[in-house]
Amino acid sequence: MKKSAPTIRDVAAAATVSTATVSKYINGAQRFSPKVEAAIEAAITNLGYKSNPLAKSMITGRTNTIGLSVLDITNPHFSSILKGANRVANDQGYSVLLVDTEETPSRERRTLEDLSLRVDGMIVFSRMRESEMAWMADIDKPLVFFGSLNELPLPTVASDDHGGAFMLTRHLVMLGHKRIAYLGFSKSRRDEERLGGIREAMKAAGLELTVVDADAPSMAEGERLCSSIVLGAQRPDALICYNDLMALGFMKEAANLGVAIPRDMSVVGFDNIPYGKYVSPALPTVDLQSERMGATAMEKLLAVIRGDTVEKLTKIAPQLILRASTQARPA
Amino acid sequence: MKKSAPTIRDVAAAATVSTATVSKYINGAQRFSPKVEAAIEAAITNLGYKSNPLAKSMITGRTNTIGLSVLDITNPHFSSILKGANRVANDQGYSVLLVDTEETPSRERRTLEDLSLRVDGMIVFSRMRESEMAWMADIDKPLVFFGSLNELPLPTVASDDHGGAFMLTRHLVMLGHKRIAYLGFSKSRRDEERLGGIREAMKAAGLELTVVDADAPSMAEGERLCSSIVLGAQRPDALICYNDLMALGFMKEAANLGVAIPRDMSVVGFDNIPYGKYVSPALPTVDLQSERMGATAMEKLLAVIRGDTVEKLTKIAPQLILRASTQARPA
DNA sequence: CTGTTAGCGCTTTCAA
DNA sequence: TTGAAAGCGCTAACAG
Repeated sequence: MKKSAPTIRDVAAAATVSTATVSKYINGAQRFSPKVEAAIEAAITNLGYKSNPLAKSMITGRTNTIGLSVLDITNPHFSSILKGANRVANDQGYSVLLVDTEETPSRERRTLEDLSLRVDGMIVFSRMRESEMAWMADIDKPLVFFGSLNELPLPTVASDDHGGAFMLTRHLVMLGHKRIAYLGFSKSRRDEERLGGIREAMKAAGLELTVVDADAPSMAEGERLCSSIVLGAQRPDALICYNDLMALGFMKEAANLGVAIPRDMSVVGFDNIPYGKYVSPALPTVDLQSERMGATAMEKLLAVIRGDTVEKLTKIAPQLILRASTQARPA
Repeated sequence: MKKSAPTIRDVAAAATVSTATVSKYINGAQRFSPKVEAAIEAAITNLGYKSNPLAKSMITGRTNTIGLSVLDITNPHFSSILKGANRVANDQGYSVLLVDTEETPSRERRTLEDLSLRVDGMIVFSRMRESEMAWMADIDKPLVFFGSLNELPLPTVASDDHGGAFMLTRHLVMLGHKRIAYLGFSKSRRDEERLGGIREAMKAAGLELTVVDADAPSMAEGERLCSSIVLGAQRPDALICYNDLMALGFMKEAANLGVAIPRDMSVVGFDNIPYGKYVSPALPTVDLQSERMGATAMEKLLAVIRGDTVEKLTKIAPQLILRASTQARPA
């Protein structure tokens, strides 16, 4: 029979010291005489002792784990956020416990409340409206939220969606586009920010905006809505998509329908997912700096955990990426 | 000042029962008289009591957490695996603790050994050679490995890479291709399986294979190696890429270089990532069923944890996806 | 420098 | 059907 894992008591006995001494030594909280340290070290290796993190966590209340909640981990925007957050976490000795909420938004609250008991802090990306999120501020753990908040006193990391949308639209206007349409996704909290930026630029140019609303922020959805947009009575000469995924789906179907991009129509998106650069024509986009956002959010959260004071809102400037899917129109 | 979270003792006191009773009631381990149950229920809601999962874990030794280690979470193949694994885990009351090893393969052992102390089991995708993995079998937690193993007595979930590669190559041969090349990635343990399948089909057709080796399984790498392949002395008439990412990068650069796909050359890949369907021409591929693999691995692991006996190797049949990036050659 | 002594919040015999 | 009591493995005062 295999004996159960050695405990700190076994080590203490083998080294003929107290458990307190072993504990302090292991945690580097204190130095001891060379003789004692050597004895402890020997006992540890002989026994193959490993400190039980659960017992430690119960006492210290710290788990060295951070919860990260995203909407859909297969969306490259979120994979990148996770990548960035995970890297920073690992560098500082933390692990990431992932939550993918997309499929069950109804259980989001329960899921996050439960999660909060198992982690030292959490980073949340949610589709909930701010008015329904009050409970988040009551969670007894540090929390960083992705996106802007008006009321809730939570630290946030947000991209400037309004600004990004404005410059993207302005660029299209300057290229001479007149009939610009927005393929949006109103279920998202960022949709209205982008719409605001677009409208502002359109208004400044004295143009009317056509808006189409999608049911999902996916390639399949962009593909599905394509025909109604390009084969409608007044085809737009430029389309701004809520994100790159929708734009990619749209472009594929447009090609099937015989609509050439950018000759017949310009198409642009948001996020700067890696694949936008590898389709033909390459997709212009607003780089929201996904990975950086993830890293920044994690840095901010760890700072809060450390007890540092942090600014409430960290805004990350987006960058316009110009590529071949846009083309100037005759004035 | 905010009082600290209520414990089971507070509940017991409020309901004037013992902590043992509360514990059993909460865990549904036993029924009690209606009066007692009502009192406990009331105390719990009044106090807003939440069971501390850490304390529970320390005693029971179960954390309801599964560790999942992948090579690069931004690779859609792994995102999908995670998606599938996470769904199954959540359905059965487990959470997923993610490890992304790509950047520090050197610390993989330490990372996983540490991880093993915090989870009930783990699922591992690794680039290590089997001969260097003996320690994995010694980890004192259930573990499911992705890929085939010869020696180690670990349960595994694997795709039939050899078979997939064989049928893919056979298809190209039947289309009349003569000069077939493989853009491989020898650092991967699956590379040789794929190479084996390709060689077998080539041999059966009496053809010679050209092999080029990449440094990374990425779009950028496919892009980088493109010119040396298409502008070399003997341009292949078909290219099999280690994965879809490399194929996508290659196709983009081929277009830049004036090489038309599939007219001048057919290109195929592995994985069936979603983006392959949305480039032009669409990328034929071997669908390795990433999401299904993740789900299957998690099911298998949870079965092991439950104590069920499971078969050592679960093989998942790949499916050939034909699309526009291949074209028949004149015989 | 080192050890003693209390627990952390919970589960789990075992007894009533 | 209920409770008393003994810890799980570790840390954290406090003493010496």
